Amino acid sequence: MADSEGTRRTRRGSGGVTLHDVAKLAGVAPITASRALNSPAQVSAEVRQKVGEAVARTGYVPNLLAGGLASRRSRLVAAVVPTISGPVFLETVQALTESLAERGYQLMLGQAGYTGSREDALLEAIIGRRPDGIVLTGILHSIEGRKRLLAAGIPVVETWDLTPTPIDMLVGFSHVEVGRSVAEYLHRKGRRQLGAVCGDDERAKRRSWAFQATAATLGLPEVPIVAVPAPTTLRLGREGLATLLETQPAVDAVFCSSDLLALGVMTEARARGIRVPEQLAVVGFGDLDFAADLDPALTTVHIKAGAIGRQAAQFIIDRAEGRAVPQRVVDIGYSIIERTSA
Amino acid sequence: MADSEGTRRTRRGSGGVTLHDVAKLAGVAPITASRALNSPAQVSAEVRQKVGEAVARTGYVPNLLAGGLASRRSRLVAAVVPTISGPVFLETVQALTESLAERGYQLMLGQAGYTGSREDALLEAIIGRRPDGIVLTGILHSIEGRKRLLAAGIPVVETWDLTPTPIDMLVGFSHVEVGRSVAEYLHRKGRRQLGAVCGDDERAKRRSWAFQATAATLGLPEVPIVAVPAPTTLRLGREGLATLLETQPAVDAVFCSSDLLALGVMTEARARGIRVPEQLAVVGFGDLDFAADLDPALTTVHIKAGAIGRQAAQFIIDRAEGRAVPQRVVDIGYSIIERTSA
DNA sequence: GTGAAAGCGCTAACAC
DNA sequence: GTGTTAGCGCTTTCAC
Repeated sequence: MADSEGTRRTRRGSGGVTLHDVAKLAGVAPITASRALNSPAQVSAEVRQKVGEAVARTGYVPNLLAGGLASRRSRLVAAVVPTISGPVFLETVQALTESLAERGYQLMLGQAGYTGSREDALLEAIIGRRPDGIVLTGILHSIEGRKRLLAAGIPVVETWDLTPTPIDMLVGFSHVEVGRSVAEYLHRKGRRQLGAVCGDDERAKRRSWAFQATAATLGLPEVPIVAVPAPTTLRLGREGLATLLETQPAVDAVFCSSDLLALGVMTEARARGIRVPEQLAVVGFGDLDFAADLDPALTTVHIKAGAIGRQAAQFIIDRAEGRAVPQRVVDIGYSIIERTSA
Repeated sequence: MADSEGTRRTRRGSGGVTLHDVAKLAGVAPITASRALNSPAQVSAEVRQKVGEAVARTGYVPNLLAGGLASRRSRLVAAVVPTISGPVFLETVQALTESLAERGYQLMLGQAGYTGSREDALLEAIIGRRPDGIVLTGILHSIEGRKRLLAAGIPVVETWDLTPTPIDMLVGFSHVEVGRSVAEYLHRKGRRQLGAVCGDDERAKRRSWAFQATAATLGLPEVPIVAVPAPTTLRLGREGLATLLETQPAVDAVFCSSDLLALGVMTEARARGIRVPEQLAVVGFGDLDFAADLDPALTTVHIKAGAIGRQAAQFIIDRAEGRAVPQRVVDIGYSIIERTSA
């Protein structure tokens, strides 16, 4: 035991207030003060009172690093997104952050990039913090990475997809079904020459392929798909339509892999004097907040992005607090929001 | 010292690989293994080699919680934004995350809300992690909060503004100058009846007031300002223009507090048959990536949002690594990007 | 260049 | 209900 004075070598503390100080002021043992703060039901009302006062007087803020080390519960949750500027995942990240904060957890944000280049370094940084869970939005590229997460014993929630082989927990929807539904929708509306503008993203591609395949099944002509790099932008939408029209001038409906692309397609169409929806139907994906208020209003695929984030938070908190997670896969579904653009 | 077998009561470790295991495998003391990993220059090549092999063989990932506790350097940086879905700060957060990750720091994200309601709880959660720095984007509302940060001794970078009384470090620009410049710009272009649509956000309001005041100085008629709630959306822009036209039907130029509002104003104008820019000039703020590709292309105020994030990261890393920060305030400036909408 | 000891601030495990 | 003790996994301090 280190005595507080006269010792030769002792590491100087932060100088900050510690639980020790609070306990001393309250006249109890440190562990009792700890209990008063973390599980108040376990201590007497008198102790609660005295500790509360001591905290207020000292301005004590618990050191969660120390607490996490001792309890092996960091109350940190990591989220990995391709890039935060893709507006699609924003709502999910927002809901996740809020849901976690409400329960005393904090979000750590990591950007993996669309290419998977930085992924290993990112995983290492994340695992090093011993988070109570990891939320993956967008794909984790390497098999190696998946193994490491599993090996580290960290609960993992994959989102925005429905893979047949989830690492652990999953909340998403079927991209194949989305593509199919949109093709069927446009077919029902009498469109015959379909096309797609699609970001270079694995899930977006799956939607487009299903869209293409379904069109074939319905007896429609071959569907050209214009690929554009991710992340998608309005400009890429404009360029995408231009390219599409070169390939297939008779196109009368375009499925875009994001609302931003769709806005670009509509912008380009207007610039060329092509009327939407009369001559060209446009369908987006994401139902971003501007979609409803465009002119014409954008028909698009709505995903409950916030619900994905909340469910992911729930999964991780349940696991962290030792509750059984009965159902490890949640299909959140999707819906086509019919507006004027298609 | 706890022996590994036969002890009565000993807390079970995580079961994970620790530095201790690596050191044993490499045949050195733990501290030597630590040095091999963290300051390789201090150990012999032979030790580096052996430790490296041991790490590879065991799949060791350092526990940064433990490291942070011992070294009082968490390598965590907290960022506080009003809400992540406001696209304005996104690029800053993205650049910040990247710059930090490159240097081995991780970002913790907190959402304060535009109202300041959750702010205290958020600060407590942040301080509890003992981050190496805090980046504030958007205002920190309470004086109380500022004091707590200072008291905790955590380096603070305020961004997106140039306050006369920074808490600590600052990287931003003058909102007053932006408002003035835009008014002067529109005046030069021959616009005479100016108006503004402005989100309910302190900085946005300062821009609008300066815009209004400058117009008065230039001898222009009273400038109506339509206030809309934050965060701003396309819809609010449409509604904003509608309201503005009721107030002042002769308006020939609108300054919007965000590009999204500007897009809404342009959309509403088109829906009403008002030609942009002939009858109505529209100026946005933010220069989001879609601005250049709208039709007409949006004239807007460009802010080097990424540079703000990078500078903030630099500030904090310098401070964390004990380097002097010669200049604690950086004015990143702004520029009006002239396109067709005004 | 390497190591032994101590301890960062907290909580789990075990008494009483 | 409260206290004692022993660590969580790492790095600092000091010594060689």
